[in-house]
Amino acid sequence: MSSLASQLLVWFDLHGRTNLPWQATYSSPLGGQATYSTCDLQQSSGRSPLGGQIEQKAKPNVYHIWLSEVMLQQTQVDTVIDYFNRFIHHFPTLNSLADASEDAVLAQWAGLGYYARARNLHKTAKIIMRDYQGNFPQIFEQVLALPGIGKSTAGAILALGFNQRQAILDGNVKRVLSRVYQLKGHYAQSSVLKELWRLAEYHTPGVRTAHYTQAIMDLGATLCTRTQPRCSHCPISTMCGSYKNQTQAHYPEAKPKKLKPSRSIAMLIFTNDNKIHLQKRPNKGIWGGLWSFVECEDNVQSIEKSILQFDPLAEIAKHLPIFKHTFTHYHLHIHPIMINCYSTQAEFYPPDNLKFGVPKPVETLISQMTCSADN
DNA sequence: AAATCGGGGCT
DNA sequence: AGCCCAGATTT
Repeated sequence: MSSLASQLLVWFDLHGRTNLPWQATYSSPLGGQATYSTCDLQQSSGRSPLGGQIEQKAKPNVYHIWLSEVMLQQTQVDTVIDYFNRFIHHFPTLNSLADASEDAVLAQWAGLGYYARARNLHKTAKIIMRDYQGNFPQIFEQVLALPGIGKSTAGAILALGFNQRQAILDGNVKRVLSRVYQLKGHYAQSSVLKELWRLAEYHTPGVRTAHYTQAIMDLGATLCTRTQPRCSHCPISTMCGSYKNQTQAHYPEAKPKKLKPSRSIAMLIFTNDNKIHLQKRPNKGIWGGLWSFVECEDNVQSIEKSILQFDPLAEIAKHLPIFKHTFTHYHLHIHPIMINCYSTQAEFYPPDNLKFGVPKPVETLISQMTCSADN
């Protein structure tokens, strides 16, 4: 294996993270938990020279690995932990996830963002129950074909879950390799991406692949950070071009910046007797599939038209302060309007549902409006 | 190749 | 205020 890989594995045994909720925990073989067979995993650590009381790593729960990998897409570890624990509490098994309603899944996802991830997660659970009898597929092409799983996530699942020799290329690996090789150009460019994949696959070892995969991510998360990398503690600084030339800050190259446009909308909050009207948003677009207030353009004509269309007797009760919410690609100015509504044909949900029920998605907006109104 | 899709943490 | 994060999908 490459020198980089062997050095990372040595470092991982001393400083790698082993306590994340989706990682298998160390347990005694007497505890009855399943363990790797020798053909599944070449285990080189955690063994005692004396037989019997050896500690072995428990077999990873692939459902947990998969769920965590999806949650961790563009989302930091500290943010994911609480969502992960709540999610597996509600859906302890892949089977229970497949049997749940999409709204129930989205409710557990609310606040995490990128809601297509949750819808694809649910789709994939159903596919695995139907096509693979509930067993997560172990063929790369089959994993890659599942909704919401791209090349890197497929590699991570097979490497971490089954110790297969599959490479990953997440933000950590990109940053580490960009620095080690002082790669020119931003990795939005396909040529740079291609080279990064080549390097990632070259360094991924055929033994202890799970540990290596965790190791290079841990290195990126704890030492080779975006700003102020701790090179004095780095196990591969001797083979790092950026360390040699002290050019760490230049890699990876900064992404060319783009200006974010601004948009404005009104959110119509129809209330009646302490109940709030919500409607399900289309899967396409922002907050896809979540429950939300009625949205329309923020001008008098559109607002009046939307109100009358919903209930001819409705009247505006209060204009709440406009607040700004920024997405990855634009600023959104939201104008919340409280409206007294008398229609009985509307779909109302008691406020309790906002906390405990399906339409959780709105909670984010509510808290923001409350926050904004207090200012 | 570029746009779309979030929310939170860090500087 | 800007950038980034265990990216994938669509256009």
